[in-house]
Amino acid sequence: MATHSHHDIRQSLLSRIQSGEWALGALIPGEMQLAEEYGCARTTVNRALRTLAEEGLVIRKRKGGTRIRPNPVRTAKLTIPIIREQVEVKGQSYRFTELKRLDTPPPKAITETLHLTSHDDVLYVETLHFADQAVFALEKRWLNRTALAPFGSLPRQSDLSLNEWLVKTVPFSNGDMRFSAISADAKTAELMTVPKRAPLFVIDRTTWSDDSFITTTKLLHAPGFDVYLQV
Amino acid sequence: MATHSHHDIRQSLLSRIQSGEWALGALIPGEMQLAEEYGCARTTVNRALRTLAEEGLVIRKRKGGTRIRPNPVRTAKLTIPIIREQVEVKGQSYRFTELKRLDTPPPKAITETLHLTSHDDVLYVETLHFADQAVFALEKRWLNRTALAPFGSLPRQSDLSLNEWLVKTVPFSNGDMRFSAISADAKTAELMTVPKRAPLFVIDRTTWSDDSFITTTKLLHAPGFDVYLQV
DNA sequence: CTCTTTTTTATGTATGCACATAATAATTCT
DNA sequence: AGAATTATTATGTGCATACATAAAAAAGAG
Repeated sequence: MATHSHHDIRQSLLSRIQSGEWALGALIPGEMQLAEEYGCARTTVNRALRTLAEEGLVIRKRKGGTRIRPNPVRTAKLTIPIIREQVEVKGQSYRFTELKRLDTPPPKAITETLHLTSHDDVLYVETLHFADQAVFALEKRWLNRTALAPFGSLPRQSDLSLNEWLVKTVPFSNGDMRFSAISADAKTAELMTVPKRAPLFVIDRTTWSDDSFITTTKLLHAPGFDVYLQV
Repeated sequence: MATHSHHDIRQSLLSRIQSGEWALGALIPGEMQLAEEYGCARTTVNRALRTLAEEGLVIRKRKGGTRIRPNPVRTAKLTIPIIREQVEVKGQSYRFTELKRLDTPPPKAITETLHLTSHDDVLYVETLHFADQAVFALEKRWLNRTALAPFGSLPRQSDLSLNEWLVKTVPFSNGDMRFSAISADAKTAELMTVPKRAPLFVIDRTTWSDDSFITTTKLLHAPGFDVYLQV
């Protein structure tokens, strides 16, 4: 076999894994042996195997060798979206309305989530996002203004949405995300102009950058919304 | 600077990106220039930049150079779970009941999703998964038995759940996934013993392996269920 | 001045080699 | 035998070099 590209070798190894040539948890031949088999340098096999490891198909250990992952892990790619783009990609027009912007002290749950101290300056913003004439999502956001100070002043109402401003201003942050489903209560249903008890898709997201907590947000999506993932 | 590891160089570049040294969309210095700056081989810088590209922080183009990704993409890792493990990890006991196992011809939507031909052998299975005494999820699954033939016979009712059998038997498959929220209709609510119109978290998943479509499943999760992602 | 062809250039990749490192296996010491 | 030490081994990484490739820029043709 004269397949001299790590890509082809990865593909070949993948096929051999999928064909069941090696059982779950089984040890596969070492890099040197595979290199000889494929007629290429060990570096090339190394790269192919490293890729497969990153993809969650094999587990590699020094001295221990490479084995097929017993509990296959498929990882899905999920991109954190800007709401405006989500709407526009469907061919609908986007607009938003800021309902509230308050300096009220945050509830205890938020204080804990954002690891706030007593002297942190916190802002609550409630925004309604529209797709054409219909409500797309209701956003409830708590911001740690102290942590955001280095990034300049927040956009004023009816400028850029906070959602978009944050993604573009504090771009490389970490965070977590939780999806769930709830039933719209009377007040929320009225705000979003959806039927009472309508099923809402909820995204809770907390964002931090380099140990300072920035924002936590709850997005209540109108019925029909979904999240799609390639696995 | 004598940082001779791709890992450290990646970290340094990451810091420089996060510090705002280069704006969103900006071109960063070439590999050769960075290699000289860090006092290492171009190969090493290449690997650091390649990693950052895989992580979605920069975009690389031949001749075009490397630039900071304009719309930062954070990718979340999501592992496809086995329902039994999801329940047991919460300290609850798991059991399941198979409600139906039918050879009825599939509806058109399923035929299209699974790319079925007229001679494919299709099975419909409906399973109720429990966490302690409460319903955890209702699973509606269509299986392409023709594609599954090479993997041996399906487990009989009240053996391993099909969910678990599939993950362990056809481990390295591709697929997609869709999350949404719906309201339980009368019949579903009764089956799941949840209130009528209760908000259900829905996971639609289709799985294929090497161009042959294997199964498509709809999981209706009882209220309280959520999906958690690290970003 | 537009369209085509050629050159340039930054990244992409393959290779041989050397050494690092972690984990296991073998050996030695008590 | 059991504990501590040393050797072995498979992967991990760095480097110099050479060539591949895509895309942009420059040059040339009409």
